[in-house]
Amino acid sequence: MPQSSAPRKALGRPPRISREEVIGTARRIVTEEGVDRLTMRRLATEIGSTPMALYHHVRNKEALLVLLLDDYAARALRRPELPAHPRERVVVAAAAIHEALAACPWIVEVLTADDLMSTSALWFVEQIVDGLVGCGLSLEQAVYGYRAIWYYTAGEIVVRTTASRRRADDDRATYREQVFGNLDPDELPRLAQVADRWAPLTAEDTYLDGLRALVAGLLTPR
Amino acid sequence: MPQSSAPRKALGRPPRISREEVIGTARRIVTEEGVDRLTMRRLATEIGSTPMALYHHVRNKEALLVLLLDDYAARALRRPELPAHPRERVVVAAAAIHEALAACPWIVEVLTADDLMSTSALWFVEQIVDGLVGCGLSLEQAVYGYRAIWYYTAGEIVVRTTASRRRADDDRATYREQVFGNLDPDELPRLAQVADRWAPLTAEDTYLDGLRALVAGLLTPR
DNA sequence: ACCTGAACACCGTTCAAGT
DNA sequence: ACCTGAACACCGTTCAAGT
Repeated sequence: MPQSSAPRKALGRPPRISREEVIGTARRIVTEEGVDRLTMRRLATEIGSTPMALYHHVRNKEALLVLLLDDYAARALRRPELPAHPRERVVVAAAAIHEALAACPWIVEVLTADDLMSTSALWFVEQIVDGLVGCGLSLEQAVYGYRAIWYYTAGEIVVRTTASRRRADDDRATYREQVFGNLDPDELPRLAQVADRWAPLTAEDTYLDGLRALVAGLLTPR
Repeated sequence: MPQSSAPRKALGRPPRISREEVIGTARRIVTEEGVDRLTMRRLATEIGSTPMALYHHVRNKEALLVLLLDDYAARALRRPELPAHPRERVVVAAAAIHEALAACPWIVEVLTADDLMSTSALWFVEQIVDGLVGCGLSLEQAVYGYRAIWYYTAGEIVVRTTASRRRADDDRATYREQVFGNLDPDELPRLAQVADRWAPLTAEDTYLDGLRALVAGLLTPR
């Protein structure tokens, strides 16, 4: 593995490109043009090199995407001030993760390629787990609770991102309208009842309400 | 659009392949070998035709994947017996959707390419919304509640599927172990405390517990 | 040690032509 | 109306060789 950053004796040819340059250029492409415009070939020409030179600095494309996620987490995850009440601490920590991810639509592909986050995110996980323990959960229950919060958060990001991508595609939007316009009120009465309000209702950002409900539910003994 | 299935006058050349054959063959490839082995070219040769013939029956590859999701939903979503209590009805309907999706790992790519589900799933959505209304929520709150349940469910599927894919990749597994082995107990005391139990704890299936917590939270006025 | 060139084995999709 | 062949404009990755 040549991808260590530890200083070593200057043997052989001096490097022309660095891993940092690879990641930095990849970050620019991805933020400016979207993740599916990032290809190894495109990245290489952008750097002024050849595709194969990249493989000396990152293992392959998937590894590059994970590095990009770590890089983003290190930059975007700014630790918020934490409230004193442990339940609020859980909410604030989760909302901070959510906010950072929501600002970054390309993250979805990487979330599904790897799963959750880099070492920079561990501090947030710690706050959530500790907050849940502070509310009276056992350590084990707190880990399960953190998982549920992460599922909810990741799901919200994935669903909302793809929904907003779909909005660009008129075909499917009108198809959905058609389905909701022709609902049989005998078979699906509630949906027929909200049919005309469905689009605006589901477009609303209710992440925080759902998060509070989930946290409250996790803390209520059943 | 030639992709209607309504009977019409026999004009021109009789079709050699049908949309059903395209979808059926695609389904076989996807279930036997995974979604990324499904390519238009592969599908064409499997059918004994050419790539371009497919474009007469489906608009493009993304549309094919959405058709595949609808096809799967129509087959796999069997309506469960619903309990009398509305809260339990919500849980049972959500769990049924979850179970069908969980049995189908390739679904993740399509969930993120389109979002939620086909007309076959509307019955389940109806049960969830109606159950929440039956518990005392307003129709509006019930729609928000359904969204939260869908985020949680979709997130669980996405995270768990990618986690089990990653398990095949030793590199990242050992990387994670290393991170959790070297946690600083002063900075991240809770995580250090569960470090050695992290892998088994997060591997456990706690979907239903989280779902019950979420539903309970949605029904508790705040 | 680091980089290059050429090649391998693919993709999705369009266009113009055939039956 | 339905299908084909050839082409366009790409991919990620490997291998052998160069400096």
